[in-house]
Amino acid sequence: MSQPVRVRFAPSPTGIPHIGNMRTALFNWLYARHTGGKFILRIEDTDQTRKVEGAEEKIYESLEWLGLEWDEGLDVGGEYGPYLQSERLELYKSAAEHLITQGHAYYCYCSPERLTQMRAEQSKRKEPPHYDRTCRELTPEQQAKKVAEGITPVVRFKIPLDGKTSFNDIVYGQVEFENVLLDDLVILKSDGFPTYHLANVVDDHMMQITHVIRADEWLSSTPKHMLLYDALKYNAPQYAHMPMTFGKDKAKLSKRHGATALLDYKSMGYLPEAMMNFLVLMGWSLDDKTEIFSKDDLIRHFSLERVSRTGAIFDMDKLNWFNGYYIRQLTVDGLIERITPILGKELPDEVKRPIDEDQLRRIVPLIHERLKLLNEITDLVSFFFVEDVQHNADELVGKKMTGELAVNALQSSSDKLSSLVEFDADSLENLLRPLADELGLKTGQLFGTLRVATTGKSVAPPLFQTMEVLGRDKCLKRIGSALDMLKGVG
RNA sequence: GGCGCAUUCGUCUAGUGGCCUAGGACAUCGCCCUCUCAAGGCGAAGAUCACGGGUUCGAAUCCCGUAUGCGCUACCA
Repeated sequence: MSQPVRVRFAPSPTGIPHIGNMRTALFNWLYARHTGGKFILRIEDTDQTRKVEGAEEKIYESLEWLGLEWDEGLDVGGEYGPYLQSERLELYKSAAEHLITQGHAYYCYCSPERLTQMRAEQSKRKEPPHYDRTCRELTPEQQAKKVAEGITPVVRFKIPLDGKTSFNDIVYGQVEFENVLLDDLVILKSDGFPTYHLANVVDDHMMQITHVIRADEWLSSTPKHMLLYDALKYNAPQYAHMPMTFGKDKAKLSKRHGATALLDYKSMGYLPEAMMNFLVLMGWSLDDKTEIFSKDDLIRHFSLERVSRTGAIFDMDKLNWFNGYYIRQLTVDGLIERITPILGKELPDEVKRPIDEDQLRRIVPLIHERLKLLNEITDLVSFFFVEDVQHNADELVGKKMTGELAVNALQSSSDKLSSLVEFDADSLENLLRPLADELGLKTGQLFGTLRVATTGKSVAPPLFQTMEVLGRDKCLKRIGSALDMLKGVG
C-alpha cells in the first residue's frame, strides 16, 4: 500500500529563488532522502507574462550550491517528463476538456474588464469579491452567440454549491472549508496555458507525487485542488504546508529586507553547509538541544511531523554564527580551497598570481577562527602579501603611548630584530617580552605599536606568529618606514 | 469585508495535563584567558507561555471568546 515517496520542488521562473523558496526545496529534498524516495524538479512556467529570462538557470544554480541534487527533472530527465509545464500544454487542455464533458467545468466568456469592474462594485458594497457565475449555465444558443462574437473563452471549474471540503495536512492537521466560499476558478487561460491549480494537479498526479510539501500560502487553495482531484478521479497526494519566512519587521521577506536571494548569500561568503543548517532550523527542530546538523544528520533525522506551524523571522545574526562555526570546522586545506578564488580576484595587482599556496598555508591557521564570512579574507590577510603597508600615526603611537616612546620602542626593536638568529615566533617572544621591560613599557604598549608598524592594522592575528610569517625583511622594512613617518621624515 | 492559519525570552525554538518557580541556541552584558581582535570557558539578564473566561485536584499544554499578525480571496504562482 505504501508506495515509494515522490516529492517535488516546483518553482516558477519569475525571479531568483529566495530564502523561503529554497527552504521549501530543502524540506522536500530532505524528506525524499530520509525516506529513500525521489526528489523531482519541475519548472512551472505557466505565466508567460511574468517569466524572467535566466531565472531557470538561477534555480539550478541555487539547488546545486545548497547541494540538493534532483533525481528527475530538467537536465537529468526521468520517465515522467517533460518537466517543463510549457511543454505539457496538451495534457492540461485535454484534462480541461474532459472536465467540461463531465460537467465539472465550463467555458467563460466574461471579459477581464467586466470582471474587474464587477469585483470593484462588490467590494464597494462590502461583499467578498467573487465571480458571479454568469457563464456557468449558459444555454447552447448563448454560447454559440459568444463564439460568433469571436471571444476566446477561458475554462472555469465548477465548485459545488454546497458542502464542505476538508483534508488532513501533515503539519496543520485537519482543515475544513465551506464550498460556497470558493470561487469558480479559471483553470485554462485564454492563451491556452493552464493556471497553477490545474497544471499542478495534473502534473502531481501524472508524476505520481505522493507528498506535496509547499509553502503555507497555498493552504487556502488546497480545497480547490482537492475538488479538482475528485472531479478528475485522481487520488490526492498528502499535503504538508510549511510556515512562511519573514523579515525583521514580520513582513513577508522582500527586497527591502536586504539580500533575500539564496545566491546573494553565496556571493557574500556564506558556506552552503551553514546555510542548510540555518534554513532547516527555521521551522524544524529535532529536540530542545541539538543545533548543529550535518547533511547526513539531517537526512537521518528529518521528519515532516516536527515541522512547526508558526512563521519564522530570518535572523542574520544566527546565520553568521553558523557560518563562523562551519568555517572553524573546515580543515586548513578545505579553507584554502574556498578562499583561493576570492583572493585571486581581490588581492591588489602587485601580488603575484597564482597566490603562493605555501605562504597561504602558513597564514590560514592565524586567521582561521577569526573568519566569519569567506569574503572577509582579503581584508584579513592582504598585509601578508603586499610589499608595503600604510601607517596611521595615531594608531602607531597608541592610546597609552607618546610619540617619543613609540619611536624609541621601534628603534630598539628594529636593532634587536636585525641581529636575532632565528626569526620564529618563540625567539621573537623571548626577545620582545624582556625588551618591553627594559623600555619600561607594558607588553601591550610595545606589542601594539609593533603590530601597527608591521601589519598596518591595530587588529591582527597574534604578533609573534604574524611576524614569523611576514619574515625579517618585511618586518624591518615596515618598522623602518613607520619610524620615518613618526620622525616626520618622508 | 469573508475565509483560513498562527500567537512561549529581542530572534530561532523545546514543551502534547503534574518532571515548568518554562529548557536550549543566537544576539546582549559581565568575568576568566590574553599583545589587539577572535575563539574558548564561566556567569548574568531576558517569557506573569497575546489577553479574558472556563474545564480540572492541577493548564503553556484541553474548550470558548477577544485582540493582534500573516496568508488566501487574479485569465500570479
